[in-house]
Amino acid sequence: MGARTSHRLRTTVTIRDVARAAGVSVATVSRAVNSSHLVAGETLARVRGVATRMGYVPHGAARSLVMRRTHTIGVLLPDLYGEFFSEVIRGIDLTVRKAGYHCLVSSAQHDGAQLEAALASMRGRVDGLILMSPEFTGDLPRRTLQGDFPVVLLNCPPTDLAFDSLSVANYDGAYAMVRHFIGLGHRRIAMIRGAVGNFDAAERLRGYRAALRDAEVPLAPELEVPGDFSEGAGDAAARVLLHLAVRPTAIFAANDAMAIGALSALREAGVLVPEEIALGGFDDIPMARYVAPALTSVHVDISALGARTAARLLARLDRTPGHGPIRDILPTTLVVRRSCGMQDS
Amino acid sequence: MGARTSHRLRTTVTIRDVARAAGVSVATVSRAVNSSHLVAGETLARVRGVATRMGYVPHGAARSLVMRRTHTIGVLLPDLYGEFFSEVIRGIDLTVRKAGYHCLVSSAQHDGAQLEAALASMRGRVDGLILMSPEFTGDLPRRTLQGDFPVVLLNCPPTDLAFDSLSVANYDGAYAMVRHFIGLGHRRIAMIRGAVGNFDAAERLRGYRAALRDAEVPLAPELEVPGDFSEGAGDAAARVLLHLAVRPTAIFAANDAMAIGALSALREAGVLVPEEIALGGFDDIPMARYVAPALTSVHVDISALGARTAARLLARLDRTPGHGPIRDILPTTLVVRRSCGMQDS
DNA sequence: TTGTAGGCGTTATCAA
DNA sequence: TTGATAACGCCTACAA
Repeated sequence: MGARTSHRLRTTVTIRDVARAAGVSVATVSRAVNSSHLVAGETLARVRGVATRMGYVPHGAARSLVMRRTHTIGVLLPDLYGEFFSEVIRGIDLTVRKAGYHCLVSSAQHDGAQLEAALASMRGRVDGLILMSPEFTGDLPRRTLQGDFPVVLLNCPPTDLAFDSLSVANYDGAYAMVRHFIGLGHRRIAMIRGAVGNFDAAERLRGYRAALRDAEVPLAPELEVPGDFSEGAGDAAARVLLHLAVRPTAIFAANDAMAIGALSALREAGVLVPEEIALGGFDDIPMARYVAPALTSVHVDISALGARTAARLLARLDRTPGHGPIRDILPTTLVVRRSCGMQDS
Repeated sequence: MGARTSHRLRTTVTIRDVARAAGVSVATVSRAVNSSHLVAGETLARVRGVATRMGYVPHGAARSLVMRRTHTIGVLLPDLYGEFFSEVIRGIDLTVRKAGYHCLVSSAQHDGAQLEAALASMRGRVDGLILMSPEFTGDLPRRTLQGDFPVVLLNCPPTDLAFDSLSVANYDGAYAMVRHFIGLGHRRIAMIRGAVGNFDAAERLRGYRAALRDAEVPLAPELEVPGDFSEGAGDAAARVLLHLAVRPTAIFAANDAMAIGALSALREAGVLVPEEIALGGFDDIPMARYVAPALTSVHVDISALGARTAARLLARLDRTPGHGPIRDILPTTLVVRRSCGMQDS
């Protein structure tokens, strides 16, 4: 008679406690809690009353185990966060939450071992996975990803084509920016590069070079200075460019943070933007419109990127195996402001 | 033999599959995978070999169920993200990851119903909870939080003193900033307020008023203009202040984003900062040092705040019930830059 | 050192 | 409409 459990300190109330208290079987409680239509009206009311009075909440792990559904998606991030990730997660969370899902996030260095460990730790805890890893180039450990486990790649180098993937139109965005500079008459256009080994950075550089080449502007190695996406790197890069024998007339930074760092260096050096040097960034972070002069940038709807990625994963979860991998590229738009020398109005 | 399972499509390999393949019992596999010292060296090697070859990974839900430990902590955020949350989560994730934990994040409107639903959905999925809710004023639903479920409040209004809590020294930081202005000779100091109903905002306002009162500077209602922590609000608030019959000589914005918005408005109006109006913000976001003039601000180590919160929760998870609730306030530091009129060098 | 078996809290398939 | 009961995949006494 309940003695089996009553002698121990139960800190949580289980379905059996409710069943006992309501004088029904656990099956009935389960039905009452989940699908109202399977139980008689009067019983339903009583059981539900008892359940809430006792503060009963179904145990997630137990439920996952038997239903083979966790209603959770895993989100694997690189080690370094930033405004970008914050926005992506927001888009993901908003989308999956509407479908009744949660996000299990985890960051890790994405070398093979750490990545595999992270994947392993998610087995039985998530129904699918979003992997965001702009620096990862190897192949995903297929063994750990058992069977046809749903995975969507976000902003990853396209090395593994077996999975759905989404990314930003880095190449197109960079191309449009440089093309815009060229249209304004610039020929000596510098680029502050993103982190080495980073997929976004590589694509933006490729777009920069292609635009120059297509306009028959020769590439100049000294105009491609290294950076790492931080304000400080932009600041340093701009100083390097200012010491060149022949200065550039325009600078394209691989992201807005570096553009703002560069802006600060130029201002300190007394160089007028955009009169002496035009400036453009990438990402169009909220701050871009509030610096002086307002920063021309390539707009990326980061939150939408997250939302679309999540939607793609949810689709994989619901549908039968379905189509082969889908590669999706989120378009960008050039936002022209004062820093590039155009009047915006 | 095994016909019971072999006829169905198994997409994942379980401990029984490994046991069968290795010719041992499931118990031995379990021991081999978890605690090496309980199994003979030769068996250990064989079983582990088979396990990795088959790509066996223990099922999280099953393990959680029997071990009564999920090794996951829940993080409940307000609906709106931002740089602040990104950093906090980073600090949390870094800390718990070292202890072998994951983060189950979820955002929600923190009215009673949604909050309760979010809490409920975490039952059996997390070992403890970090609740970040600067707008939440009600009491936590004690019923849903069964027993002595470990919860740490982060930046919440101190309405519920039954839980551990951490927050930023909003009052002290604001006080220091205003005190600094006063020390520079300012008497007419405006404040751009944070979002209504927000705990941080209220505390910063309180610090502002206290500093003025302590210096016997009379409060002027028209100098307290509303805001909501966004750049746009700062911009708008500054315009309001510029239209005052007697302009302030200093403006304290409740966060950096609004300060930068205000800066943009002042610049557009041709008002010199800091010569005509001094400016100060709060948070010391990375961007603060890169605007012109560089922004004086109250530095908050957000990532550390997250880390400390996580550490507190981990401590609760390991220790016996232990002490009563601990309230911890993370100190801030005033970072003086050009925007307030001091030479920084 | 290894195997057997019970149970973690649910849901789902049967009968009744 | 309701109640037994068998899984779900794993860990862990207890026995061998």
